[in-house]
Amino acid sequence: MNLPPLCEAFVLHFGEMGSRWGVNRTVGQIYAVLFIAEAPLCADDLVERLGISRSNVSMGLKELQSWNLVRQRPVAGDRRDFFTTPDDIYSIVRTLVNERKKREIDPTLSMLRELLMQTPANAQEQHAQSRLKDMHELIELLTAWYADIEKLETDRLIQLLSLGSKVAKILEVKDRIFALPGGKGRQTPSSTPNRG
Amino acid sequence: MNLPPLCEAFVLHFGEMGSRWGVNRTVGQIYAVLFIAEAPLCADDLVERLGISRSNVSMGLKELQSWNLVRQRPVAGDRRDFFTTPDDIYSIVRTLVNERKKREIDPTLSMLRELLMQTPANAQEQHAQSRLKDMHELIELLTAWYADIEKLETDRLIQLLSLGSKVAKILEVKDRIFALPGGKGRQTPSSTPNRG
DNA sequence: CTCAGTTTTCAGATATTCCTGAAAATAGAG
DNA sequence: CTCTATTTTCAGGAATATCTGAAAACTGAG
Repeated sequence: MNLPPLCEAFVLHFGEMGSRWGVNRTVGQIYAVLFIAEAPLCADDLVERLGISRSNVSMGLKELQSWNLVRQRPVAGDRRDFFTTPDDIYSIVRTLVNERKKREIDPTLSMLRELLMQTPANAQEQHAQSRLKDMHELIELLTAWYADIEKLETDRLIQLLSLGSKVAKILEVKDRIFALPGGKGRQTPSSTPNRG
Repeated sequence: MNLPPLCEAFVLHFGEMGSRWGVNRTVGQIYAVLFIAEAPLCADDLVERLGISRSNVSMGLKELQSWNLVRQRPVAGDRRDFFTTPDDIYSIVRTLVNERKKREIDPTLSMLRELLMQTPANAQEQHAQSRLKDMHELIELLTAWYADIEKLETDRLIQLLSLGSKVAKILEVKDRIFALPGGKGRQTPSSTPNRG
């Protein structure tokens, strides 16, 4: 591996992590090299830095592109293809989550829905269905939450994440305000006027 | 595989998913069978239902136990070991996230911190560090958020997740209330009295 | 202690995934 | 069109991961 020590350490670790997250080691390493690169790299740059075969790089890049994790950028006066990762790390995470959702969560949800539609043939299947129902509800809750959160501007997102569970305390404040004696009952937050 | 069709479909899908999340297929299947089982199962039950070797079951259970994902439950009048998954699916997810954090996120954070302490030897390393800094900050933000959220009671958690980005609107309400003209300036939510 | 039932270990067999070099395909310049 | 630079494909070899049966280790009853 032809990289400065600091870079090599990162690339090796990232490759290892990749392999625990369902991506093969080399693909993780390719991504890592692109992530920390100062400028767009071409396939041969990756061959040189990682010491792997040209065809391996080609396959790795193809996989990363299918995940929308790397972008192909033209470089003036050079026929070769150059690749980069987005500068904005938040957009990287959004992409990653969206892709995994599309490939793993969505098919799982439809599998669960399908099995929940079936009429259970016996007590065993009936009990299984009740477990699947719990799982289905939880995944729906999480994905609905994410779909909602994902729309926020990065700044608002950071603000929200920084608050963490303190939001729960704000909920209490809200409850006290909108649940005044003699009031019209509990209002949903979306019914409050919105300065957008 | 010796399971009713509905169960088998779930177990197969879950095993497949497991293999995309860094767990081997069989371990995923063992977990799936336990998850939908009506009662605690012993190793031989798993051998029969999955049609795999006794030793494979033993290794799979050992791995699941090391993740705290299955519990060993004694059954009266039976010397064999019986296994279950927790009934509460929320506690399952908490365990899963905590374990992955411990095994993957924490080591990554310390790797990043270590590399950020080093003095960059050249422009390339310097640029790499600035990228690693972004990554480190993002992971810290996310883990701090999770650490905070994780403490909530399940009910509150569900309430919070259900709100999704509507929370952002509550923030605006809060801002309007606490930023009244002539007020004492912005207060943090944690400084409000807490009923609880 | 001995013994039968049960679980764990682990070397080797099997299966899967990954990587490579060679050849084919593609694309732009002239 | 031809020629060259570049990328992609893919069969087969290399490396990993997974699975099994046999043997060892453990455990509680008697």
